[in-house]
Amino acid sequence: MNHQTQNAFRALADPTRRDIVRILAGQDMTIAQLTARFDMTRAAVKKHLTVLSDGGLISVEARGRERINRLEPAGMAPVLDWLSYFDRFWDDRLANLKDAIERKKHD
Amino acid sequence: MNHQTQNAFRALADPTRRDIVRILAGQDMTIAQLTARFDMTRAAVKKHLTVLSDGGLISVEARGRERINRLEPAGMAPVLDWLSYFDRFWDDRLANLKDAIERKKHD
DNA sequence: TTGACATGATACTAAATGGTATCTTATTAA
DNA sequence: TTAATAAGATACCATTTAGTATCATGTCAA
Repeated sequence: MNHQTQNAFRALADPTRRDIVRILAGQDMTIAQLTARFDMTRAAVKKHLTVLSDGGLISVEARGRERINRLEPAGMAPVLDWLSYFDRFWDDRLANLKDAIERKKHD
Repeated sequence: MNHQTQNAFRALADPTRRDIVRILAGQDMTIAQLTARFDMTRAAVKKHLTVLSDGGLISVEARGRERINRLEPAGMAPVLDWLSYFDRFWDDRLANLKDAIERKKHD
């Protein structure tokens, strides 16, 4: 249904792209700089960057002949929103688990 | 690197699987019950359940000829862990954004 | 202005993915 | 016991995906 959510989750589904996100969290980088960190061609890295951009997770700033890739915190929002839908569920379950353990102790 | 993280992210990358997770958050279900909620065959749903199971997001309990599919909160941990790595980054950026907005106000 | 450099774009390939149809197995109920 | 039901297993198909190689374009610097 929600494109942004789908694109963001899809962007995070690949290990190389998650690595890119981690690297960009430390420092903005050009494609060439990122490519130096991986064992694949620049074209492949560029494709991953396109998927990350589609997911709203990065933005690109043209600077002369370079393109600076920057992490875009706002892009993570749909993912966090989707996950937060379950916060109470996880909490409830974990609470139930804790209760069960407590009850067992006092048997 | 980490298989569990990869399998969990991959499991969440498909919209049908995310829907299944939401449905199972409300109620445990058999494959047949889940299939009734989607416009696809039981075999397709079963495949999605296998992926979710690989991701540790659900568990299956055999009960007679039925298989009860149940959400497994612990399976979400690798995802939340990975995301929490960035908590400070998001916070910093958002804080910076807020500061920038504040500064603009007072120009 | 010309060569080197950073990137864009396209065509291609192998493998993974999401789906179907169909057959088999196990369990329940009449 | 036999028919119906729930699920497992497998083979097959179309599309997407992740990668490559290669060529084109724009920009910087000597």
